[in-house]
Amino acid sequence: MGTTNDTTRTKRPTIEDVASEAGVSVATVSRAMRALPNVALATRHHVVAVAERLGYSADPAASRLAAGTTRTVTMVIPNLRGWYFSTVVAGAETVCAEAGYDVLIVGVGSQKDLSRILSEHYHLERRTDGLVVIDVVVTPDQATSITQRGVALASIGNRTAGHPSVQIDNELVGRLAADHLIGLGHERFGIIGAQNDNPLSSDVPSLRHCGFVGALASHGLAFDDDLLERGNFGVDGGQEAMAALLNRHEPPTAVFSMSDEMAFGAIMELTHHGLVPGRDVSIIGVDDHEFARVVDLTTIRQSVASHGAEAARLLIDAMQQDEHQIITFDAASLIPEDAHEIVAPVELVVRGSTGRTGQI
Amino acid sequence: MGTTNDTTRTKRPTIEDVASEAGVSVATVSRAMRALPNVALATRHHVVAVAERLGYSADPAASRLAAGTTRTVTMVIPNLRGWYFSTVVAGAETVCAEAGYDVLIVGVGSQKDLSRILSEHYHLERRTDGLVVIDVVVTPDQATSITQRGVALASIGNRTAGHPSVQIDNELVGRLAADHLIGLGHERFGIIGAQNDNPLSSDVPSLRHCGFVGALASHGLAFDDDLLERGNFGVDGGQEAMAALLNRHEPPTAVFSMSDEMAFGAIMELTHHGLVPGRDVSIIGVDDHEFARVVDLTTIRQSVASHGAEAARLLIDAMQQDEHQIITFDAASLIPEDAHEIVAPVELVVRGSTGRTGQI
DNA sequence: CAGCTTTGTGTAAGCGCTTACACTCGTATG
DNA sequence: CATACGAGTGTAAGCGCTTACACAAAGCTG
Repeated sequence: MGTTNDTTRTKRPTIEDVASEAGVSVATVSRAMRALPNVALATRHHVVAVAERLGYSADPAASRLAAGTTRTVTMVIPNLRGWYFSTVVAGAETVCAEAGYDVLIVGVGSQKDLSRILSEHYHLERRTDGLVVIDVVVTPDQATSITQRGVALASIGNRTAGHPSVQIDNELVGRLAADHLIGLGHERFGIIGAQNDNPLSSDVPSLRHCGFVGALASHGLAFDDDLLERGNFGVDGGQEAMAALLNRHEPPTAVFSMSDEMAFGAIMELTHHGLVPGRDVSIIGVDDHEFARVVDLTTIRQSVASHGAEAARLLIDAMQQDEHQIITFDAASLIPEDAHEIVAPVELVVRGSTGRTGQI
Repeated sequence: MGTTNDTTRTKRPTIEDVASEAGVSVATVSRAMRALPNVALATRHHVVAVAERLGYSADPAASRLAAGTTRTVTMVIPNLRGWYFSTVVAGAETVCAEAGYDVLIVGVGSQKDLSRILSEHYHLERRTDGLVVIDVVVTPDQATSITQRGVALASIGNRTAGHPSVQIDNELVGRLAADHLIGLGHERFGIIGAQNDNPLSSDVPSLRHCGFVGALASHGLAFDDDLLERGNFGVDGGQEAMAALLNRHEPPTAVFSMSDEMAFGAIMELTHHGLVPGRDVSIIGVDDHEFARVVDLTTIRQSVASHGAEAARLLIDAMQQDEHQIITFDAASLIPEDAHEIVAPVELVVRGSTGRTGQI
């Protein structure tokens, strides 16, 4: 393999070529190229220059084999096509690339996929240094197994005990939504939530639900459980849910949709019924999707891309800490045992889809 | 590295462990695990069973180093956050994963990034077997350099001579849009196009432009160059462009937006002016973005996810052909020199954003 | 100035695979 | 029945790095 090809391929230079060309040993080249200490500055410059001239760069496979480290992070993604996921990945990719890590993506279609990926040897061992899981619940067992394989872990959208994570306060999300709608005078509320039967996803929906209902309660308002509709997290789900809500003999005047994408569907459905969002029915979403502006949707903003970036940052820190931990072993006591768990801010963004009640 | 960690890590089994446990040589294990010929069926079953029991799987770094092949494809993506790109990647990822390839992603922010990635050793050599570039123009020089490094190449959205590609007929897109609008009786047209000064992107916009104008011409209609507005491919760009068009003293009655996302912006702008899409001004987009339905946008559909899948398929085929080419060398004559270039279908999807002229 | 660090460099032993080549058997061949 | 052959297996030489260890030279100490 790698010997014959239509176009002639010149043999790529190895570390030995650089060493002999530079008049030093391979060890020195190796150290110089990685900017390790214990190389005279002059030597380093010289070696790097020679490497540059020869067009040398270390073979990653060889480095990985020898060093036992892959400089690769893997992103585990339920659904790359969704806005949320691709935005998170984009945020993380930038950080990883800057830090010199390769970014591998693996899609998980089902719960089965997920446990396969997290438990099977194939995807983890010797293939990646760290895992970023997005909106996926990692069981303690799985987390342990991951750690035992020497792989770091960071989660987005959920907490995994003992590992860094970035998430938002989902109860707060619910409260903010409720407070806003209450402030506008509404009294009869609907909720468009996500199907909770998907064990891939966490209890995010129920937290938001709790926050929402709790805020109502603290204003002396009750939530009619009959006005909770569940669907998939996308446009379709929202549309169907809203259709169902409108079918009630006493429909809500304000609706909390747990994602902007569902809210878009809901708005579509309202429009089909000749209803105007923000006048006839108020609707509020979550995310501040890039199209929320387009349809003038009031929403609870979360800064998804930076979630990705922060998680990547935490993961990389953890991995590099691992490295040091081995060298300066007794410094381990200095390293806090509790992982960094970031709770990212959320923010109400008021647009036209919510308004005072009884405007008609 | 990789020796000490808070949680005890059991030494992972190597091929030698499997070999001695199974009572065969490492060579046999290696062959058996990869289902190579020249291994007795019974032996293979036995070895695989032992490997399974021991929890063995080959260290990718070692395999890569020894075999010189990475089983990795790299996706080069201008902007992961865009719907188009993430959808393409999702389509490709599925196919790659099924074929047992790892999927690496690298984002390119600028033209400079791109040429760095395509020319520097770092990203290519020994790191990946194949490259899928999305909506990026690869110069012949770059293509040659990629090939010489032994890396396969497939492009989406553009042709790269001598390499497999998946694209659509962009002139046809323009024609379909024009024909539809002409059929509705329009005579004064606007175009919302993409900034062409971005050399990352191809001449897709100009092709669509040509197709559109050409179709007008063949109906005896002229395009007023003053009604061409350019912006970025996103919502903002579309909004600004539409604003500009509405400012003309004789605005168009029908607008061809080169992407749905721009069309969304355009619709937003129309709405702000109290104009109703499809009644006051007709607008047609390109893509059939998942939200086109939501805003009832007429569009030219392309099946983005399958573009990704097909490109991945072609790339993998090419890489596997390369492998064989080395073994059965004289069969090379059988292999067609011309690469597979797929022109994927497009389709007009009529919704409410386009309508007969003069409905007011 | 003897002895001890420190600093910079080299030597060589792996890392865990793949694969060319050698070898040992049955079995088909003349 | 000697011979050739193919199928199945083993031996061992790499693949191109990293890094423990050894060592030489130079800079301190008292």
